[in-house]
Amino acid sequence: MNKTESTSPENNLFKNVVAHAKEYGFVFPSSEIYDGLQAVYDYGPHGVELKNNLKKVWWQCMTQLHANIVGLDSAIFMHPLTWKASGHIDSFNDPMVDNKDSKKRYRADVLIEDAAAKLEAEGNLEAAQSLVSKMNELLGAEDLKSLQELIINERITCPVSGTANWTEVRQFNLMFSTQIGSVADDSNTIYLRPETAQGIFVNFLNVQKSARMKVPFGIAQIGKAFRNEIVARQFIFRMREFEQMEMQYFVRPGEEMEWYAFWKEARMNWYMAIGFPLAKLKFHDHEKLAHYANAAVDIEYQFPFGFKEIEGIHSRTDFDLKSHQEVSRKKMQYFDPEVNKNYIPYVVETSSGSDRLFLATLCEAYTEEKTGEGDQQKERIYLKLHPALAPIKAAIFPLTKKDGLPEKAREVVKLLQMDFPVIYEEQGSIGKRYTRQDLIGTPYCIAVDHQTLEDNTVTIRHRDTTEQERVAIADLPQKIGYEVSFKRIFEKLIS
RNA sequence: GCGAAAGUAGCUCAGCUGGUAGAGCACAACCUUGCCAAGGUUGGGGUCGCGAGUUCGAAUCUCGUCUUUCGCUCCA
Repeated sequence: MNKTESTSPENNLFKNVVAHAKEYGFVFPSSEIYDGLQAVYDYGPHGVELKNNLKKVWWQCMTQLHANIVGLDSAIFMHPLTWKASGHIDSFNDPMVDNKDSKKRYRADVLIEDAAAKLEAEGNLEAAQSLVSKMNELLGAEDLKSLQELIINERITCPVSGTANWTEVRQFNLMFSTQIGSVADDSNTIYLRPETAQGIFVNFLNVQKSARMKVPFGIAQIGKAFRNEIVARQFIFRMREFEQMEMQYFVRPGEEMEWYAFWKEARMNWYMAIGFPLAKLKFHDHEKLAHYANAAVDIEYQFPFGFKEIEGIHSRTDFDLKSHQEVSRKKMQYFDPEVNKNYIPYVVETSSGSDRLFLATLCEAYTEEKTGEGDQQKERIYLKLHPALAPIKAAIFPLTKKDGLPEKAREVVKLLQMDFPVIYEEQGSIGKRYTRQDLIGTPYCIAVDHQTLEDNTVTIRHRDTTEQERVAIADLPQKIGYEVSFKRIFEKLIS
């Protein structure tokens, strides 16, 4: 993004979405009365409904539509050795250094490695190796001061400014830590999990044995994770406290690429089933793979601020289970009766962020439409949410406050509220009430008028078209119930 | 963390060179009306992000701070 884009229509659209989210009770800044807390947000009355619906449809598609995927809800606190085994303690600690002239920030180790690569290219193999080994020694000893001296003594310069005017090297730990128990020494330091996946890996055998699962099988989990991001931006896109929806699929070694391809396609289809157009989605292959992966791809959604990741699909090999086996010294093997062999399964992971999915859903649903012509032209704003995702499924209005219409309308409320969330509203003109529902994405508005008293029919007004149809009250639960259920999404996935 | 901009009612904003706050919309009550943001009457709501300084007096000037937005950086 560049400066001209800060005032672009896409950017204004995003601003409008953010403002809309706050005004209509979807997302509030955390502890706002104290000026908020950077990159932390709360979900309001409509936000929590939408988010719960998204989580529920993910959960049901994973666990209900796949007989071999079961759920788990593991704790946020985990034994500290978990993070040693997962590699987070080593790779989540980045030594950073700033160049004072160019104001650029670099990872100190990357900077030194680049310098070593340059020496090597110049044929100075010995110097390169010596530099890297010195660096590793200092990193291992966590001697940041000497690391800075090394950078300065080796005359490593900033690629942008060309100077060696460096700040001191600082450690950024991306994991939040806290103490368990009363003594604040190191042995009691525990971390808030930076990903939910490890809760699944450490429970691999518990789940496999108790639920009698056979490879291939999956474990699904929705839960909070925490990362102390240096810079967290773009509303709820990058938060320090966020929620993941993860599924770890355990497969036979050697079959991981087939399953990787399977889940790539399955996950993309899921996004389309819940209402995202194909044109706004794309795969983005990772060129640089993480320490645990042998293949990785992101599913990206075209946010108003560009294509950004909403889900990662990774072939994690046996890295995690093997590592836990080594650190815990507990066998992480599975006996496969079909091939009559013991092995550590390979893992294919689908990892998506509820908050990012929420934001993408809101961006996709937010619609500004011009209606009418000339002087009569008006702007209509509504949320084009999939009916199954909408916070409120139907609003029931008496046309007037008199003639027994409110009483009749409340009967309709009673009939429907057992099946799905509805609201009753008699305040303001009918047009205004329609508009209020448009703004929060309610798909159906049911009006009780004088004809209702005669023949027990009402009008259903459809959000996207604003068209009305007259139906019998008795038919409402079935007619609307199907539309607002997950069935339509399931049918798309299964067909 | 660095650089830039912004912060006045729930929202959008006005408030000119300092003289202790306004509008529209929204909200609540009542009246009138009754199918796409209707009209009328009345009402609630702001120590002008926070703190300090200058001044007889600060929303307005100065500094600090917090938050947000944009750019850089980071993002397994």
